[in-house]
Amino acid sequence: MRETALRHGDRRRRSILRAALDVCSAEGLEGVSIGRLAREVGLSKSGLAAHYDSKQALQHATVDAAAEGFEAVVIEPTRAAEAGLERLVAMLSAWLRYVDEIEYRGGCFFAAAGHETASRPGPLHDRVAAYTRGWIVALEREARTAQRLGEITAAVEPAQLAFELHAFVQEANLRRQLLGEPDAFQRARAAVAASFERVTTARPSNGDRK
Amino acid sequence: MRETALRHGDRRRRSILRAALDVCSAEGLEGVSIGRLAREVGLSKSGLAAHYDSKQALQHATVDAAAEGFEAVVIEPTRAAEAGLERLVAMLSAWLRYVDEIEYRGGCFFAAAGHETASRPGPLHDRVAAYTRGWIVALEREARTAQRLGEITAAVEPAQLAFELHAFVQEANLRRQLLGEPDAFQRARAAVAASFERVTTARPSNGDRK
DNA sequence: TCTTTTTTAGTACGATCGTGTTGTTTTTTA
DNA sequence: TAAAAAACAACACGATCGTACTAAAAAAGA
Repeated sequence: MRETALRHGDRRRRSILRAALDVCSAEGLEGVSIGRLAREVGLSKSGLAAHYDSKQALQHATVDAAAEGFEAVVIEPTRAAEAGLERLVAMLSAWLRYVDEIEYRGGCFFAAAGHETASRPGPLHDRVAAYTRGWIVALEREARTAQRLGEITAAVEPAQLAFELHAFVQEANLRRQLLGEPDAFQRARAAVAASFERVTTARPSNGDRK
Repeated sequence: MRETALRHGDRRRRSILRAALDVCSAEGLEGVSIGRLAREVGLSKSGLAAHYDSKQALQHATVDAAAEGFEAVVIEPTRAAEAGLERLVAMLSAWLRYVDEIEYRGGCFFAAAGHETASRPGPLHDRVAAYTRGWIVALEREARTAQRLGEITAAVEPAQLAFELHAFVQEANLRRQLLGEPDAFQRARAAVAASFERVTTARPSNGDRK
């Protein structure tokens, strides 16, 4: 296995996952059927199936691919921001922009996959839940750091703040996808901004930090 | 058609819809297959299918049944409350209790159905969206009334308040169902209470109203 | 009770599902 | 360029899907 120069199969698998992500976000993880995807990428059913051990393996790969995209576009860039409030703000900003503009046609992948696997126990559920929890924990951790740095009021509970922030983004996604509200993300941004407004300490300790 | 004394078929249809609601909230509207439901209620496939013109008709009936349940348990009782803030608080309270305790095994029906049909245009999507929007509009309307009565600060936008309140309940449902967090609804209740705390006018104008 | 209507089972159809097996074509390696 | 390996198509399989048709069983009305 070379680490460079992706060969034929690698490029093929990449295109399969790209199609799978798109279809999946719109029609759910169960909607990603072998024949459906084969038609999408221009392959025969058996030709596509040969790339994965089973359908579940394909679904797992799809979830992982979604997580990689999220990691690359949302998580990684925000590492540049200063730990604490600044990074937390950056995380919300990047996340909102990602779901708002960049994500797949079915909206937030993990929102769709999360609700679908919510009451369906199994390894797929566990994987989706783990990624979701991971992001929530990251939000909580950053809020806690901000609190330790004195950027956030001691009164607020980090987990509670993360709950509310996460809720706003999820709600925006639902409104946009289900109800077609064009200003859904504007509302979410307003709600997030108001939350930050409330929990940040009054003293502008960041003013001189540049 | 009698209005009283439900006959054989009526009772049967009722039991079908009860099973459909349960299965649907857990496995989605598409998971409600004819054969699946037939097995659930102890009928043959064709025997069950005879009760509905098509699968779509059954799905529509299922959505309507869910809406009727919501109407009966959440909406109707809160009509007793005084219009305005009191009723808005009652609506949130009843809603949270309903989704928390009473609803089907897959959690909030409309959350599941909403995400499933979100990016799948069609009459089913329209129906689910209409009910969801109806509930949101009801929240907004009540917030507006409360504002007109001076119970809520003039600064807040009713639609924005409804956005945030709706988000909290949805988030609680997701956390409970996907992540298995036992205190999810406790968090939602705290978030809702904090919202009310902020937007209500300082003067205790309701204190003497008893 | 007899007749009519409603409800249900049985069965068949074409379509699609996931998954194998077999053999051919294409790419990569030597 | 020849050999080895990977990628792919064609096909068959049992299962399940929604739907339609036919006939028997059950309920309702007279």
